[in-house]
Amino acid sequence: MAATSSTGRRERLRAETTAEIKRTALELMRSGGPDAITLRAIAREMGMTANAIYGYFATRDDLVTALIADVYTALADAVDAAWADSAADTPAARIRAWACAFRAWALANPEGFRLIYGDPVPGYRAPDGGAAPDAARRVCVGIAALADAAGPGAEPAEEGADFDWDDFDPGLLAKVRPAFPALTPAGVALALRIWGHLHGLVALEVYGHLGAQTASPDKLFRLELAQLVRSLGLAG
Amino acid sequence: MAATSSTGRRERLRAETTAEIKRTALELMRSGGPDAITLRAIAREMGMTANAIYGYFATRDDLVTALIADVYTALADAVDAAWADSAADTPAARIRAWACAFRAWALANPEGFRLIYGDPVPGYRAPDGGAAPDAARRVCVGIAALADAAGPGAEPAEEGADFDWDDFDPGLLAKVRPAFPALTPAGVALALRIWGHLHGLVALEVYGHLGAQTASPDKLFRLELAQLVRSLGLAG
DNA sequence: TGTACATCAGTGAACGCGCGTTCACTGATGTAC
DNA sequence: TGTACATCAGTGAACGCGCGTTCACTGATGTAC
Repeated sequence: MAATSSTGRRERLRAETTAEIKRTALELMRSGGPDAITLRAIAREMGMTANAIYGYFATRDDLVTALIADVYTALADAVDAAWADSAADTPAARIRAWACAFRAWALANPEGFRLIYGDPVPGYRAPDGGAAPDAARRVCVGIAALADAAGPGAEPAEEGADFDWDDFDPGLLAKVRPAFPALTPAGVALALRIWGHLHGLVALEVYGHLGAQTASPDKLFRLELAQLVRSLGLAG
Repeated sequence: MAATSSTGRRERLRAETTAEIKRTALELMRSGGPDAITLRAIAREMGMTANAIYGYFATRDDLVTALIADVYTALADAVDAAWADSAADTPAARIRAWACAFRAWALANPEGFRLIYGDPVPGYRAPDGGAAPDAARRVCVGIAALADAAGPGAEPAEEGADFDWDDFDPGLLAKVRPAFPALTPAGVALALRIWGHLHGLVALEVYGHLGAQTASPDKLFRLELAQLVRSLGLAG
């Protein structure tokens, strides 16, 4: 038992340092923008030498990739939790809960939001297939749950709204269709539209464009949300 | 006349070189991301030495500021033109025309869109008051025109939708109220909401997040637009 | 028309900087007998 | 319990690079008489 506990200790220290590197990187990004994520700056902040980080990440790009995956996971966890917590509510209330959690997470973690939805970190080259495709997809799947909850009444019989499965990425559908068998192509389209709709106000706010125009971005968001659930044909 | 024509020639060459520097900077950003805007890279591309650029811009930040102002102006010109061209149409058609022009400009100039709505260029420090506040505001004023055209029927009597003038930036109101005397605080809020709504789908598309999920972002956008004008209480 | 001067766009070498990454190493921690 | 060895986190100096910016300059273009 002594052996396992001592190697366990080493592993724990290792995991803690790994986490501290990532935490420091995000803090640097928060205060200095995406280009503040440099191995030397992280090391400086942690009181190490820059190359000590090579014991934890093979390369700077590997660190950034890990960061992106972590951030996606944190966002997905936050919104999934809000969705689960509101399981007993009406669809309209659940959609509002999800959207508010999305916005709250983004405002609390603006550097994370920028990292995953904004410009790539300078000099960063994502691995083939994107930085964290599965984690990224989790958010999309979560939004599909909103469209599924809104129900088929929310999908308008609009001219030009003739979606079919070919309109969507097979990787997305592979995750979404088993989870929501009732969802139609129009439902998936609705999910993406809701995503874009909410993304806009949040992105403008995170990037400071909304705050330059209004002192009440939260009132604006809640009102837009009320309009959104109404346009989905859902009551209060 | 010889004198004016020769100094005119010099001025023309100067203006041309200035324009070429900016054009080259945007091309570099298009192919290499925001961090590709470096004086040395621009000079290399133009076959000059890096310090030759100091004859045109006192500093790299001055160049970036000029770039941002130019890009805002180009965007505002594009959407204003679409608005003016549709003057004879119904409000719904005009709003669709404006939104499509916004999206078309963003897709045609993704590097410009990123420059003004995304992360700041690495190392760039904007002058006090922002890079180009007036040019940035022009887009907001344009959106106020949409809300004005939609009319008071589009402003919902929602609970919690009690906006007044204090909710908005005085600088914005100073531009908007004289131009649209009939606009109420709820109308300004509507303008910002429309902005956020459209911004979301366009930003996701410009940053490649939408394209990873669907092959038909334009169909999605047109459908969302149809829903938007419907939710404003406007017919076809 | 010709000549002396002013303008000014652009050169080329140099500066100091921070970066990612490599290398040979040290010293503490844990393991085996 | 004590000793010899293995592991491994972290050091410190160095590399080559591209960057913004400065400096003293050159050479062509335009101006004045």
